[in-house]
Amino acid sequence: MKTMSTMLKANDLAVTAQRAAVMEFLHGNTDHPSVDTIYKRVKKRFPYISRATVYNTVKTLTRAGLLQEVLVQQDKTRVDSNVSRHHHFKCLRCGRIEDVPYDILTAKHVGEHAKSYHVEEVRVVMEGRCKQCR
Amino acid sequence: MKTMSTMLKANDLAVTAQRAAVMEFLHGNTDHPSVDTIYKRVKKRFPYISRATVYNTVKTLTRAGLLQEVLVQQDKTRVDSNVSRHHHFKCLRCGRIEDVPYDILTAKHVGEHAKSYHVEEVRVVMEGRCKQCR
DNA sequence: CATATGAATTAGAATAGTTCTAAACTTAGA
DNA sequence: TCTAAGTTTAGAACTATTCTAATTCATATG
Ligand SMILES: [Mn+2]
Ligand SMILES: [Mn+2]
Ligand SMILES: [Zn+2]
Ligand SMILES: [Zn+2]
Repeated sequence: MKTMSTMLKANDLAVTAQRAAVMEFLHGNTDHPSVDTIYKRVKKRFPYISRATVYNTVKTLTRAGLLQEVLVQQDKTRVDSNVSRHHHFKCLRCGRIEDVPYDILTAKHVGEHAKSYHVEEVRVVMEGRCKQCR
Repeated sequence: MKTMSTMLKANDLAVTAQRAAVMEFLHGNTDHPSVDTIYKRVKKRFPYISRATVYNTVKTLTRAGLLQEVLVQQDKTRVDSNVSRHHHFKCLRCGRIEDVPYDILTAKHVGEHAKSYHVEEVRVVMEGRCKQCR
């Protein structure tokens, strides 16, 4: 609970139990969970939490740079607690989304290939089979 | 109307006026329109078309490889009548989505960098400012 | 050309994900 | 401790999409 409140304070956000619980669940989680997954999970320890609070919290923390949203094909939003720049690998068989290091392909790198574009960000989604699904 | 019915027949799909109208609107269109945009546009010349038909048509034509869907951050689906492999550039200012040639970054190319992944497809979304927005 | 059969279309209902609302409650600061 | 601003809540509202079941249409066959 210490780190969470420190991070919230550092971003001028009120420290609330709900925010801390959401952050705690997400901390170190590499699953890219949906809002509903977060909601159901946090609800176990926090029975009165509202879905709206989870949505609000995700939005607030995202604006503060403490979370990001994964670029995925139209379905529900997937939340990413890894806010370092990185890419994603989506398994075409099991649907799992894995992190891929950014240096595999940086915006600079891409910008060199794509000289006619003014590239500030590059988001790469690789698709294939994950190790378990080969 | 000739080309459209030929393409439908080649894919064992019944030739209907609605399908042809959707295909005609999309043909040569580089805007990546939403289903609702297609619906409203086609409705002008075809007042009784149903939204469900547009959804059905987009799904059917996508399965047949005559259309694809653009990878975008959670909002409505964007339809792409350019089914060659290519990437996209999204303007962070005006939101426009432009096509980017595939050879700038192929799956093979990316696979060489990312040796530990079994990459079959790669989808790249570059972000920055388009020419009009610089 | 007439007919039959399966496929496609339609309007509207249903569903899913997300945002909004307004009242009640909490936090943080004076 | 008091206050003002910010947060939480349940549920309504909204938006995109899918489903339903009745109707219409396209195509194959005679
Ligand atoms: Mn990630
Ligand atoms: Mn495109
Ligand atoms: Zn897998
Ligand atoms: Zn622009």
